[in-house]
Amino acid sequence: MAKKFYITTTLPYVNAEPHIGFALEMVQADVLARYWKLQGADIVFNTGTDEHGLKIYQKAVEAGKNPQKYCDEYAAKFENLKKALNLSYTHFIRTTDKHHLEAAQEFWRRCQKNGYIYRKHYKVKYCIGCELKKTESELINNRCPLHPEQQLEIIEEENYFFKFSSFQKKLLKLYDENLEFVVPSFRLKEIRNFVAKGLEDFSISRLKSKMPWGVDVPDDSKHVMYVWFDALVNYISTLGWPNDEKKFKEFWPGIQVAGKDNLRQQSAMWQAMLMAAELPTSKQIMIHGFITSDGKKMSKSLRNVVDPYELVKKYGVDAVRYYLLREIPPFEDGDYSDIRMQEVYDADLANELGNLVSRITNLGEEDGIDGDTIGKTPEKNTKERLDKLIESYQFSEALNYIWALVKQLNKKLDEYAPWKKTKDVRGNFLKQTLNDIYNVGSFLRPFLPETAEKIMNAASGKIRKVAPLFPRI
RNA sequence: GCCGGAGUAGCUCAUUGGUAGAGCAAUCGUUUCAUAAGCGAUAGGUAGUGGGUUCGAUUCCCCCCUCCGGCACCA
Repeated sequence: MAKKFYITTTLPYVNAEPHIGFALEMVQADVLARYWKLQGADIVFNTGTDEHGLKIYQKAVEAGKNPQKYCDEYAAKFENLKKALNLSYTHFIRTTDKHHLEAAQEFWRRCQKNGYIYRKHYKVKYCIGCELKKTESELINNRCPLHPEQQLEIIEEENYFFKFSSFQKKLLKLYDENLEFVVPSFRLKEIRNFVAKGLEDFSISRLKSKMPWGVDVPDDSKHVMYVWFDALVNYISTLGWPNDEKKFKEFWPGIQVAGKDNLRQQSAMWQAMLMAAELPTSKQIMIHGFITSDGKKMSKSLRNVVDPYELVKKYGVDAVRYYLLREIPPFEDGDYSDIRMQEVYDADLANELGNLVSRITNLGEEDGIDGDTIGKTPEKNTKERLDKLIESYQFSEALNYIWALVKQLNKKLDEYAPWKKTKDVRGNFLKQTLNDIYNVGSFLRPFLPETAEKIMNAASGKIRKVAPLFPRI
């Protein structure tokens, strides 16, 4: 039976357009999914949209739309990324999907049955000016920063709570027994410190009378689930849990890719929830950083938000994937700038790689070489090295390594100078080089699928000079 | 305040004790198979500041400065 491999991104909240940061997460996950698929594994690659909660409800109301309709529109925008970024995901779940709603409710019931959900009256701070509850982190000097002249009102509300505090020891054990549970290691340290400081139970429901846009709490028509609780369940509901026991067992646990802002939810809260429901914890959480724009945080007011669709339109899908994978470090913040994009496009893609393929296929065509007579076997050590880098999420390093091969080939061409030699002498050299190019293509498959395909085709069959892989922009 | 991380060539980063390296950008040279691409060479850093350990520190220790992240119900 083929190996099973499950990977999922987080689900973006649909209160804004897709931005380049989410594109990064998708592309990183896509490399892994494509890689494992090429290794012969059965893949589930999940993504989707998180659609409940107050903010979405408010936005929909503001726009005068039915929340579901509002979500439908946004979900479509995220689904379009599949084509734009050439993503290979197999599942796109929306937290408003019927089977997800049912799964979230079943998940709740199990936690409840096991004694990890309880009702509690608690006090919340309420700003009359905003007509909203305020969290501690939103307050300045215990006042609402928008209405500092007003006293905050304390109101009592009854909510359901999740016994997060019960899982401190188990979580610490999970981290300590699997030092790669969260990568990179400094993120594991971060979450470990957080958990070690002590955990407070968190509320997992909202009064429907105040915020109706959520999953109904089982057997209590007055409450809906708080959006986190329902959203996290998507990682298993997408696999058909709880109905499709077989598929769930085959694919779960899986790898989760998430941004650094999601560390706590993914690596602590969700894991505790799984424990509460007596389900296996995740296999591994990979945490990536953020992308800045020209060195600054992206924001609407600075008007420096990078739109992945526009980038793809201008540079092409593989150029954008290349930038995200090579120029943005996999685990830390990285920067996007048009200047750098142009540099990378010209130097790495057009000049070094694209031009290399042009020169060699041109020579191959001159000599009428049959690409199917070349070896096409990758060098074993190179392949193993690359596999290792990909499996440890070091995408930038992996591309570095592939580009070292590209540079080597350009150099070899110059040194041998086949254009100065006659056809009968240079045949073997050209075949060897075509073989090397073919392998560069095959190495690139998880990263730049379209380009990889073009290169492999170019080095197969009767060799023809190819059109520029990355034309001048 | 507490906990973590970082400060090395214009830019992005390597170098965990032995006279500082790479890629990109810059300058010069050279080739012509190729997308005016390729290849070669040059220049460019007293490694945040100040101490200490050591024969010797970017690398270990201490102080300080600057920046970033985390310190729960924002998804």
